[in-house]
Amino acid sequence: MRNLSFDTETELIAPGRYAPRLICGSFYDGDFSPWLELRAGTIKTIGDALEDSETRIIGLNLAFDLAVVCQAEPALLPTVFDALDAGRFWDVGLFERLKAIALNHFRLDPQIGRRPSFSLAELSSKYLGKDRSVEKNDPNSWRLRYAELDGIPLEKWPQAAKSYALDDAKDPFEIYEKQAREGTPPLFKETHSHAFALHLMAAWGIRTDPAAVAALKKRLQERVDAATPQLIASGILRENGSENTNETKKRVLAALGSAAPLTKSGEKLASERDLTEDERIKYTKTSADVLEECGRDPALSLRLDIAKDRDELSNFVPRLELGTVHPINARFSVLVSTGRTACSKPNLQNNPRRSGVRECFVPRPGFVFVFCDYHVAELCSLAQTLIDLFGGSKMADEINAGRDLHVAFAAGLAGVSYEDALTRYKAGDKTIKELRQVAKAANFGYPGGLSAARFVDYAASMGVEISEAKSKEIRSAWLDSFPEMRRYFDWIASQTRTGSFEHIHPRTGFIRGGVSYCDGCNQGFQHLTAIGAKDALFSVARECYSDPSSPLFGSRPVVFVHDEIIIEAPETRLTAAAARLESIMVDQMRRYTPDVDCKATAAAARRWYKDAQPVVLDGELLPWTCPTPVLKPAFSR
DNA sequence: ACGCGATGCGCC
DNA sequence: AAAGGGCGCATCGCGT
Repeated sequence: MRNLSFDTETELIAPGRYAPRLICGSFYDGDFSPWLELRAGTIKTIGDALEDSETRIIGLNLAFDLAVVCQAEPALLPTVFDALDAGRFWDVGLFERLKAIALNHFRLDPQIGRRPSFSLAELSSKYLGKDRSVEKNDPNSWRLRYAELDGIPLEKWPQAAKSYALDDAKDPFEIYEKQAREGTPPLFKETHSHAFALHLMAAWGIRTDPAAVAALKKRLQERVDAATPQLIASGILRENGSENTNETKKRVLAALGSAAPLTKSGEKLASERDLTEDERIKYTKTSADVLEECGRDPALSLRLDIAKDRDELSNFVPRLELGTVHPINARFSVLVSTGRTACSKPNLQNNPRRSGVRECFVPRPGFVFVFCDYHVAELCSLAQTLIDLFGGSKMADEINAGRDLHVAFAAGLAGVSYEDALTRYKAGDKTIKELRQVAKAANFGYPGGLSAARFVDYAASMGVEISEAKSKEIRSAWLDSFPEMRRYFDWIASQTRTGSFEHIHPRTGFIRGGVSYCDGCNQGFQHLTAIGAKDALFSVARECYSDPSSPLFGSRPVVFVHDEIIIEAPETRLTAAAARLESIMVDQMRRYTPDVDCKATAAAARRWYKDAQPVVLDGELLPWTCPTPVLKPAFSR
């Protein structure tokens, strides 16, 4: 195997330009010296390397560089996907990420004394003892100035510009040589594919509708403005609009007295000693559920009323406004401790479910959004994990029988058959509907290690009021309906006797270090879904970008939310694209959950509607329309 | 002016 | 014995 390390220098990343213009490439293959190529040479060299099945390509954040060369020469896209599929990349940052998770250094790396950034400077320091932070902080460094050299022959480049670029190829090569001695971690190959797919998605970006954003802003602002004078008068808000939390806490204390809940650190302190009067105020909780109990204080009620409006106005509206000018290029982080992704700047994975913010996101003209998510994805992940651990699972049996898991457990609680419960649920039976909500809370809460006591609050957050005694009964009934869960909890508990442990997933072999009881329980719940969904995203991206024979060719993934993929599909091939999206998602997930019959359903809409449902007429999938429209479609035929 | 811990909340 | 978790981000209040 030949090893070739490569890096690109580009124009700067700017809003709406996440795969910027290629200026040059730097290469190193371990022989003699690293070398530079301008645009055409870089495309040629990397193109040859991609096609040579005996070459391994090395780098740091390769997804970025690969996207840059594909932007410069789109014909390279199929070969990049092929090479990813063949596992011919070694990204030293991805290796380090997997290693950090396995060693429990993901949040705090003792060697560097902080959370690792996985940057080249950090890895060069760790592996090679080099200090590249000087270059990074030097305002005259060429690091961010390569655009100035576009089109200039290499002979005329300043030496400093050349050396910086050359180091960017040489360092990863030398880091690779050290990492390679440690072997390849589980899911290493897949993580490269996931990173590229996520990067393409981020680079394509997602737009927002200026009119919708303006309307939302106005609506939220009016609601906040209407409440502000009264809140200022009460002292909860200051003249400048900021909140005086001390006043809020005092009022909560006045309303609830000694029953006023404490914050987490307050609880801890109170268990050690009595709190002073000031501390009792300082550690009083002011979360939404507490304020709800303070109904007789009108100022607190008012603050609660506008809490979401205030939050959306300050947190979400500015993000939305970015997308009205350029597509939003969010940053997707390919891998966190559970195997899931994360997203930032902005985080597209935490848009409020209530209507308002989501509907501001719109497809490009000529495209329609297609949403496809898995049914009870995490329970499928858990069920497969249970089968892998114990050889069988009642939970898997229920899923494979095609049953609605929430109705199934609700039937158990009601003491009726599944069929009866389902019939009554579909007929709108109030009792079964409520019990299904309890069951849903149980199915999503207990697998993470939730106690009967905390379940009371958890259920309340899902709109179900139950007593602690009832909660104990429910937990016991839940464990009886999925008896393998007792073994599952025992399996985790047995490994936490002496503190935290190294969790190895029985199916993927993925290693996560420093795991204690609850996160250990949770790992089986989240891990397979995360990996399976990312594999699906890769396959979807591959067909969208590089397979003219696919119904997805020409569509583009725009958002990935753990168990959901959203794409923009050309209006003219909506039905076929949606069907293909569904089938890829199921097929790829089943590679990880072969014994559990997971399902996925696609729907289409002209905005990002949480509630979008599939609408089929004469075999054609149509965009779902909101029954109570607040906004017009941004684009229509 | 800035850093930072605590808190709270958005999502799955 | 008991124990949901994983994230990103804004704000507040305090400290340097």
